[in-house]
Amino acid sequence: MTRDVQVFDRLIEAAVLIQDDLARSFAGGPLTVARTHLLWELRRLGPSTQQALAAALGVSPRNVTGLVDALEASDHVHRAAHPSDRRAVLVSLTRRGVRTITTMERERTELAAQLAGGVSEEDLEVVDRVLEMITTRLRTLMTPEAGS
Amino acid sequence: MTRDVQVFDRLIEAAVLIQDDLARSFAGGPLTVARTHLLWELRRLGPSTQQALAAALGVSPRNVTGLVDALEASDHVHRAAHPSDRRAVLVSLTRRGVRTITTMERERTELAAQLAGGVSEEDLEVVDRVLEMITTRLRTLMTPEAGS
DNA sequence: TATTGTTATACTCTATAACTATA
DNA sequence: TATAGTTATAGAGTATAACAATA
Repeated sequence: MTRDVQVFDRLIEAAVLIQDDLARSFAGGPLTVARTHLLWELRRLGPSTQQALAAALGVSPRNVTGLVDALEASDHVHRAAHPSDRRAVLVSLTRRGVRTITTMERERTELAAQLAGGVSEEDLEVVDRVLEMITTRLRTLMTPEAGS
Repeated sequence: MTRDVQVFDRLIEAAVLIQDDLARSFAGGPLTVARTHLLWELRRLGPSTQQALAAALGVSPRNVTGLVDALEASDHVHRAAHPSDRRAVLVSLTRRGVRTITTMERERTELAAQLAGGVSEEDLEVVDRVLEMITTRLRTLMTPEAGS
């Protein structure tokens, strides 16, 4: 196996493990990977319509309805009337939602530090640069109309 | 944001993109990520019982029943009587299943070459080494009983 | 006429529990 | 008594299509 394929496989393996680790940390509770992703985007965007969330998450509006239903039931977000468009709702984080994200962000920082501990700054810089190139190329490959 | 968190985020981003790319390449056909994973394990293990597949995939035996049902319907695998245990079945790849995996492996090799093209051997070696360390640490974190 | 969100329907992946046939 | 696989049931994530309210 050539080095590039080996790196590719390691990348996938690391990704799967991180996903599993994330999913496991939610297990049993009302939060799941998809719902947490919505919380994350919601904090990034600020109070948003479900259409905006659907676009940000890359899923269908119908799917967002279900995710918001669950997150509203667990008091992580709440729906409010849109001030100027009576068709739309504005989804916002509750205090509990904000607390949840803050905690997750701290855990992410701690995990990153644990995983990268002992790796030299030079090596991290190399990994960062290569991963950036890979993601850029992937995005180009996946949107052929924009890449040609 | 510190460098380690940045690398962590890039790792997740690359992983998500690769997953999306994989899922998209199956879109519309009978193959999905989970079914393809089963094919992959089946080739690695050789003809296997569903129990063995469940263990290899880390899912419930009931889940394997559904995956094998679908893969049998699309002629990627077939069930046969176990020679010595009449409770069990032996799942094997059909010719079509073998062809499918061979094609996917070639595509993986091509994608890896495309993504890593132009990256120096030294840099790839660094990335490989760091990713290996990260996956090892993740595994230790996720199995505390084995790690202490 | 277009957009927002919902109801209706369906498929996939996943799980646990109960059951049948066999070991 | 234990194991292999299935049926039964359930929940989560995802999708499209049809629909009501509003723009």
